[in-house]
Amino acid sequence: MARKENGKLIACAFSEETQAKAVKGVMNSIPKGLRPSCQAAPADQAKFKELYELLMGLGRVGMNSFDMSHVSPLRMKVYSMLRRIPRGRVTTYGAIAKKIGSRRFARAVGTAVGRNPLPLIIPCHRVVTASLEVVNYGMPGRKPSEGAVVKRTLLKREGVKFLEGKVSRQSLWSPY
DNA sequence: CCAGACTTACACG
DNA sequence: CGTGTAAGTCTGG
Repeated sequence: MARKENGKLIACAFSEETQAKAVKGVMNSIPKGLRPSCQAAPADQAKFKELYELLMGLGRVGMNSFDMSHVSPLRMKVYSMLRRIPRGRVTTYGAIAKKIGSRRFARAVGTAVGRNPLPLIIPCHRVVTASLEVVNYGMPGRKPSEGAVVKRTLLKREGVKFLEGKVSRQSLWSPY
């Protein structure tokens, strides 16, 4: 976890390595001079507990203690959409794209999802391809297949049903 | 300005 | 079904 001087969290990740990358990405997106002094805060028990519960497929965390003022408009829309996906359901990159403008944004949505600064809190794992397959989960330093395993595990813990390696249609959720 | 990205759709064998 | 590829958008460098 990394937070600004105002105490709000701007990024978190599964490992030190991926966190460094996430923080760097966030910082770079903020104009020089406006960049907050931010520091790693691994010892925050309360936040740790929240994250742990999310990892176990439980709980839900409000956005109050997070700062996303640096996020671009389109990505903000994407992230808002992600937060509306109910636990135990998933949606597709294309569906989100369509909802926030055009199916053509699909790829941009993929990028946005992949650069999610707050994994778990913003449930980017609840997005799959149009063919309902769990292909990728950004875990730098790991093989894509390993990330995908984690993603599937998370989804199963949340109650998403799988059929032949694909998400079953009953677990699909459509943005409205 | 250009390359890359957690896509999609469609063609072909 | 697997492979290949063009299309097309946002972002970061």
